[in-house]
Amino acid sequence: MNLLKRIYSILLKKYGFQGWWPLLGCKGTNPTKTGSVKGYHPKDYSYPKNDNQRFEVCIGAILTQNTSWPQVEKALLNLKGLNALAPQKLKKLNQEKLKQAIKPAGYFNQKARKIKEFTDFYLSLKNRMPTRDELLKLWGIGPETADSILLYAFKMPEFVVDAYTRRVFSKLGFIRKDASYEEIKKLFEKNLPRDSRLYQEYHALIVEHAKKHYSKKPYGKKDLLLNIVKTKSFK
DNA sequence: AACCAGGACGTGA
DNA sequence: TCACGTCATGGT
Repeated sequence: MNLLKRIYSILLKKYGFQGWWPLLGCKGTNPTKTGSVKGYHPKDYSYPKNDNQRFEVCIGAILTQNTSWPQVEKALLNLKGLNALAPQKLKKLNQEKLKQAIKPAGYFNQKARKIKEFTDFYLSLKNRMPTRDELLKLWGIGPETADSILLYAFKMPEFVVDAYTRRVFSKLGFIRKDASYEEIKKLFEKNLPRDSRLYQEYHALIVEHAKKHYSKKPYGKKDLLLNIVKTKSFK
């Protein structure tokens, strides 16, 4: 078994199925995870179940840019309270109210514009799947947000790379600290079966693991995984 | 009381 | 390309 898959197995055994992406209306929980534990649905890959949930994932992906999930949850709840957490409804919401609603998630001026432009794009799709290039052309949608949307909203096998991924796997010796997004993405996709469920879990597990050991410096201080991977018997 | 959070864009080398 | 400043609220 290849190394990236073995690391996945170790993380899975340690933290269990994560059940990403969290959804407001989902009753599930994940008690082992850090931060908010609501809205997760471990081992249930049927989410998002409908168009509104799919849209909610997209908006959450934009809101969580450089922001912790509990803050995003507040913003999403505000939108829900305004009955605006649906593409047609959000389109009708005026920009100032949108800004107020998403304030807890920070960068509200930028994010309001991003959400606005994304919503117009989303509506233009009319049940069609977006392509990665289309998403990347939108203002405010970079590689990570695009891949999050494709993987978690549309269940397409696009591996999501975030700051934690780079931090953990450069520490583990798989990549350089300054490796590009696409470079890291390809490393995972080349060494793993093209399976959206696997990609979903793996990314979530990396985040969970990194929150515990790679949030404050020095990174990887008490990371047991680091010890395992660095031993000679590994690989 | 700094530092960080599930980034992306605009700018100048 | 690429490094760096900017965007903003709220946890710890």
